[in-house]
Amino acid sequence: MHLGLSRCALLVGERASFNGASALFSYCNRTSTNTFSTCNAFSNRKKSPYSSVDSERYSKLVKSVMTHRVSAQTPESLEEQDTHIYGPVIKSSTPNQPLPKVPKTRHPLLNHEKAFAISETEHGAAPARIILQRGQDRGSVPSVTRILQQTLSPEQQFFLERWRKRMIAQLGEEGFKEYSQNLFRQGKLFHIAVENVLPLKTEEKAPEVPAEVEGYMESIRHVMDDIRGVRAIESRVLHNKLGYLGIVDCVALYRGVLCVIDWKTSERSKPFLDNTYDNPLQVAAYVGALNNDVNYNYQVENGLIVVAYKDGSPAHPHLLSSDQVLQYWERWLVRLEEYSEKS
DNA sequence: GGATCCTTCTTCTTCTTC
Repeated sequence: MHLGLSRCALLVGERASFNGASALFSYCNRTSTNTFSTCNAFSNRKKSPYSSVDSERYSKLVKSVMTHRVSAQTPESLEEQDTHIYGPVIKSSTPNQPLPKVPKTRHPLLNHEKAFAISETEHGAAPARIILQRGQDRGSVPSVTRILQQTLSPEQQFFLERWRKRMIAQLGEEGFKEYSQNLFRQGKLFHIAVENVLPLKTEEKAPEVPAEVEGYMESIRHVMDDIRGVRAIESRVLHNKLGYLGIVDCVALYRGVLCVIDWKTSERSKPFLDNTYDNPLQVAAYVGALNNDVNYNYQVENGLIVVAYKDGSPAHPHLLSSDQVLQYWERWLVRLEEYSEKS
């Protein structure tokens, strides 16, 4: 206790003197072009009131406070107390950096039997729209979203659950249900609106969009200006070796780069790729599936995630380089393996 | 007609003050 008080007093003293010095310094800088002459104030400043203190008389007190060991606390005794209060320290199995998981089997992302389609060759050709046949392979071929959903990390599950509980506390069970359904509805309407606009030539008049998604469409306008040569819209992709399927939102040239494009709506701003959670894995999964689907006679090595905002503020387009897609492909393969091990 | 599928979203710090 004594030690605590004296340390506190010392700290206050230090801070006070520091503030005094810095205040004086800034005063010097503000008031004079000749800093040195004004700062001579240091040398002829007023006598400190402490100079009148009988330092001899108090020196013993100061000495005793500074040297006497009041507390019996040692690192060992503190650790003992902590163990008693909080339980023993459990050392993490991955203390420094968590090792990135590596797929057991590395499947190629690209297909050497296919060519890259870089140019806008199929000009005028209608974009592919391979419809998902509901009946076929039911149950045996899992989808990309299903696999990602079922292999969320414990950390992801924790944060999602925490968010859900907080929202229910705010909105109530019914209110939360309504809120979620509304998010889904907006996402769906937005996708439909984009699909209607995409295949149009520039001179064609865009169809009416529901008022609810006008903001989102305004948000992606600057991105749409950079999109050409649409090859596929809402089209099924099936990886014929790995056995999973999905539906790509769009395949088109973005600034001349052929991409698998995923449109997203979001309430929160997502200016960085990291903000999009598993979305890059989803895109990489689609890229791999498309490259290994006989219905598409070309292959793709880039991805694009476009995050649109309801208030019409500019969408964030996240272009994935071929290296990035390859990295996320590896992570997707890990998730795919986790899924097959589970089921 | 009913059920099912794919997808649509949700997380990463949290709260007070001007």
